[in-house]
Order: sequence, then C-alpha cells, then structure tokens
Amino acid sequence: MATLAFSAPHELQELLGERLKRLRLSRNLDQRTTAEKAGISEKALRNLEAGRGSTVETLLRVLKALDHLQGLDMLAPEVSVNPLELLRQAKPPQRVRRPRKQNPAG
Amino acid sequence: MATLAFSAPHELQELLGERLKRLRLSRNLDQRTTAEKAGISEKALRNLEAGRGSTVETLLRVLKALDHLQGLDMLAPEVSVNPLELLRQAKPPQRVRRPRKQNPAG
DNA sequence: AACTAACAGGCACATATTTACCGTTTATTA
DNA sequence: TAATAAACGGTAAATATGTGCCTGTTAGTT
Repeated sequence: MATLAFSAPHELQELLGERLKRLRLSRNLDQRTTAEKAGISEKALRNLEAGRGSTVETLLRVLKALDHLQGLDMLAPEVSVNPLELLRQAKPPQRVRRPRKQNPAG
Repeated sequence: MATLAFSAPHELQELLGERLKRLRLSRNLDQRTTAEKAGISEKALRNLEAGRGSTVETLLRVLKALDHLQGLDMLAPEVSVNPLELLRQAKPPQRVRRPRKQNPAG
C-alpha cells in the first residue's frame, strides 16, 4: 500500500507523531530522557507524539535528540535545481514571476 | 561537505526555511498562491521560510501544497523495526523500560 | 498477581504563532 | 532604466502551543 494515504493536516500530524514515537522506542529512549535531551518539557513531547500540535522548533529539537536530523535532508533537499536549467541560467531565480498582462491589441 | 553542519534549533529552522523556499521556487509558485493552496496566511509562510517560528501544522500544510509530503516518510520511516527482531517478538515494545535498581547486597 | 515506572491527559498561566493589514524594498521584465 | 508585482518585515489582537503540576492508566517486570 501507498504511504501517506491520509492528507488532512490533523491526520498528518498524528501520523508524524506516531512515527516519531516509534523512532524514539527504537532508540530505547523514554519520554523523560528524550525531553531532557531535546530541552523541552515532557508534555510538549507527548503533544508532539500524539499529534496534538507542536512548533517546528519542538519537532527539530526532538529529531536532533533522536539523532535523526538527516531526515531534514529528505524533508527539503539541499539543492533542487534542475541540472539542465543550470546550463542556461547562472543564478537560480529568487522570485516567481507570473506572465505579464497580454497586449490589449492582440 | 556534509549536510547539516548546523545544529542549534534556531539555525536548523532557518536552514529548513531556506530549503522550503527553494522547493517552492522550483515548483514555480509564488507565496500568495502557495499560502492559499496551503490554507494559511502569507505571513505564516514568510515566517516559515525565514525560520522565524512556525507550527508543525503550518509546515505540513506547506509540504502538501508543494506536493512534497513524501518527505515525511524520510523524516520518520513508516516501520523502523529490525527484521531480525520481528522473528523473535511478535509485537514491538510500546514502552521503554529502564533496568531496575540493582540489589544492594551485591 | 502485585509492583512500579512509563505513558497519557486535564488545567491554568506564560509564551509563541497566526492572521490581517500596512508600508517598504527589490528582483525581474519591458 | 522605469514599471510592476513578488517578497519582506512590523504591529495588534486572536488563537495555539509550552510549561509545570497533578491524577489516572497500563505495559512490562518480578
């Protein structure tokens, strides 16, 4: 079956939480130790694992505590520039430009 | 050079933001369109891209808007159980158990 | 089966993020 | 280089998350 069959933000958060919990368990760390290592409260960790709402900072701190920062690479790859494009434009675009309004007198 | 040379939560957030921005640009989407698609405000998107603090929900909404939910899989793999373990224990542990206090009369 | 510590969740208050709106800066095109 | 829209950053009020504390619940050991 395909991964990520769920798509609602609420469900995604729960899914992420479950996976983080499993990751923690696979590391043989309890919530107290993990929270301490991450520099957050146990409650914040519980909320994260339960998918009850967290901040990005909390998420990153936990990932680091679980030695799983590499996951960040996958989350948003370092460079996503098409090699073919690289041959034509020296610097990647820093803005998106929508096409200008067409000439009224076609 | 290695990815993720930074480790402070603040720097990690900035790094994540930069990557998300590059991802958005590679999709040729502007902030307005992306924010609308994600169901969040442009400001929230800007804060995320600038690493200025966000919620996990905002992050997930943006990832979905950028068609990059697959990144979640990498972030926390669906199954992290060692296949070898699977042969010995039917159900994975749901708790971490620290060793009991040693007998005083060793 | 009893024990015990890990886990779960509610509450009140502190702190952070979101939203909506604003004016400004700046990349990119014509 | 002038025009234009994308991107940036500040503020105030609304909403959400974090923390600390406390009380159950339950998995895993003995």
